[in-house]
Amino acid sequence: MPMGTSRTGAAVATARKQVSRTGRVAAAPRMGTKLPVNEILIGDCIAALEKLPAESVDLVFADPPYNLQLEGALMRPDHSRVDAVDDAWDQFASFAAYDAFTRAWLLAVRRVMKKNATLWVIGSYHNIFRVGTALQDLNFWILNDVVWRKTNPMPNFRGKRFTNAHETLIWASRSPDAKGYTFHYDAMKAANEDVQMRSDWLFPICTGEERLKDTEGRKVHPTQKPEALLARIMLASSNAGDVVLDPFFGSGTTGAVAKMLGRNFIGCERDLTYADAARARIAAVEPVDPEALKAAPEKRSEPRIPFLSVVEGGMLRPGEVLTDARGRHQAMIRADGRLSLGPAIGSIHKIGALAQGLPACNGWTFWHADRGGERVCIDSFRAQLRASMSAA
Amino acid sequence: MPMGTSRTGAAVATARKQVSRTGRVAAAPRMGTKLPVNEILIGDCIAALEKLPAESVDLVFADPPYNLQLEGALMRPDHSRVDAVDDAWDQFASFAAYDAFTRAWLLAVRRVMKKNATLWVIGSYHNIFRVGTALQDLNFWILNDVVWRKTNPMPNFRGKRFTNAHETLIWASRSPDAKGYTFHYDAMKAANEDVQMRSDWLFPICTGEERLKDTEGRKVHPTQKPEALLARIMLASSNAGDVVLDPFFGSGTTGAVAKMLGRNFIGCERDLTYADAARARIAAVEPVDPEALKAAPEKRSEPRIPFLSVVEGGMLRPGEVLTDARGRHQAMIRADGRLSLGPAIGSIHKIGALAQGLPACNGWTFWHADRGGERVCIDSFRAQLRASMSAA
DNA sequence: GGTAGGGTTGAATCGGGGA
DNA sequence: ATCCCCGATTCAACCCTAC
Repeated sequence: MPMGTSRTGAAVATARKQVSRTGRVAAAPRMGTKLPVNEILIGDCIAALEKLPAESVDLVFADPPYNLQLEGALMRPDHSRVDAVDDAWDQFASFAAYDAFTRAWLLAVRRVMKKNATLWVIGSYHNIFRVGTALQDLNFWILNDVVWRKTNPMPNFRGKRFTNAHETLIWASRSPDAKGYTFHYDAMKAANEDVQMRSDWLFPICTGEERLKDTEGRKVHPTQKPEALLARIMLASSNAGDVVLDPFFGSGTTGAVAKMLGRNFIGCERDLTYADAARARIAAVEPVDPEALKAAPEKRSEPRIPFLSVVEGGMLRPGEVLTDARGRHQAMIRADGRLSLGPAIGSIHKIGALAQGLPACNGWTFWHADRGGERVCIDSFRAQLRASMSAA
Repeated sequence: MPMGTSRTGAAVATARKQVSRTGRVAAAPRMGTKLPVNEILIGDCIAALEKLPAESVDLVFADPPYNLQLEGALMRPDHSRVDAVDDAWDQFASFAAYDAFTRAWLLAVRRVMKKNATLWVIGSYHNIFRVGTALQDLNFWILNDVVWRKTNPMPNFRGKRFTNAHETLIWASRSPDAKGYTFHYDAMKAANEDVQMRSDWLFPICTGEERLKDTEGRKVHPTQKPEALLARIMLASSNAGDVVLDPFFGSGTTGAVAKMLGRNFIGCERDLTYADAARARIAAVEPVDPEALKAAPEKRSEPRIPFLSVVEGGMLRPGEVLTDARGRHQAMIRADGRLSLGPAIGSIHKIGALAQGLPACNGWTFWHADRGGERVCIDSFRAQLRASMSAA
């Protein structure tokens, strides 16, 4: 056992006979092996998992390398350099190599999952499709894909794509016939203002106090996940006292949240720097009273309504002319959701400012449409749309 | 040509020689073949696409089937039913059949895509991971995954999962080196309250007036997509006059929105009931005013104005001192349109970079001149000059 | 084909100075 | 003391054209 490991709740499980459902040859189950919990196993997760008894963990959270295919350096418009994930652990020679890696760790994980255990994997478009395909091929059963919407994503610096503002999680059970998995439907519903918890979750990225820094103020791990995300996952799909496995432990968010919520964890991590930081972090965690978490309300933000949505929704028609309240200024709605005023084209705000010769303008309150001879402020269309979209 | 097909804007394209970039043997290009637009091609999309000229469409939207059990293409060769979801072999056979089907239509689509065309595919967790993997394996290049968040999703009735409240779209270019694809960054940003459009979009599902019903009030198509979704896609990634292909045309949302937005469409559909409903639907569509669709000047392709022209035009005087926005750096304008900073002489960009100690700098936005006590960005002089030149 | 010009960033945290 | 504003910093990465 590595030095300095905190054992918040020692537990032991006995391995049951492993039944291979895939027809593949699996490592022989280690009957009677003890299950080390609340420890970080140093080394490659596949090797580490082989030493654990089969069918012994209740929940898995995996944040595998994303296999980002980066080429040159990315600069911000001010020519500062974006701190890239250029670590060796994220480099793979090919999609085939990444797929082989993915299948290997998924099989190693499946062996230690209890029959009714479930697995969460997080990824981006670089890797998540390959993970999802591997899961299906290996006879895992996908229960949901869940989208983590970031309140504060990194912008797109080149103006060539949409801002990459989300990551995808896949939630899967061990096999299609494993129907007895844990899902706290009522708790999720209660936490979501008494409507069913949806498959799109809104959280900020991990910054500020929560973000682990080294003595020189640099981030310890490039991709530290927010604790709120892990808390949602554990509250939804595990029980107090359960064993939660994280085969790519990194900075230890899974361990920290597990301790906080009264779960046991097992982490695998190859990098000693990460593992040391994670141990210190987890040691400082104060477990919370589970009662206090029950009604943790979903953070909700007033949805930003693009003017384009009002046009796409048919409330205003491209080609229609907008005026100000007294009909002194005019502009035409373009199909793309911008306005044109003479040769100028821009947002409702920019064109409103231009019309008045002001530096800024709230286009929502400035522009009006003709509805049966009455000038109707376009903000009323936004209000209608908000009301119809409040369900989300 | 199928009866009843509306031809809103007959167009003809000539096939260019197809260069296979994948090393696969492709069907021989059909030189001189005419491109039928604003029509629905009846039959299997793979067969229909083979009759089209190579490299002839600008945008593809595909909503492929993902019901593994019910689609003819996914039956076993002996037409026996694939059942027993817990049978691993059947699972695998079923996925393998779906993958073969996916690769086949993707290759057929790729052949007719222009070099800089892009492709959108929509799906759910049942199929989207397989589609994404196939796209990467076939050397498409994923630009974004986009999440359509539904304001009014179908609730989860069993209470065993999260409400499936989104679908996933993948946006991909034809190959990693196809960098010249269409993306209306400025339009998307202006239409989204002057911040970059994100990868998560919020739309209601298709209901009410928009939803096609048969004479008995039943919905014509089970998965009719909202027009707003297609409008966002076409406005972001195509131009007026472009050809938009939909290989799984269904109820014809792609065609209806294409006609509305001044694009041409090509649809493939096997089911005559769907095709008939789509034709009638599209015939009733009123295109928007072409004025509202006019191409806006893209910043990247505006004519280049030499800084010297601004000096020659008298808007800045040789000898005048420029500063940055906060007055921390200074440089003097030379009569030859270069700046001098101490002993250094160079372009506005080079001297701006030098002043800040950066590798590069946009001198147009960095340097300011004093006009009546106000610091005025020199880019505004360029804008004036551009305006006066375009007027001529 | 190499080089240079000219495009391209939103939300949040944190620290310091002034009201 | 407290608040507010401003500037610096940071976050799973993302270019094209003209000469």
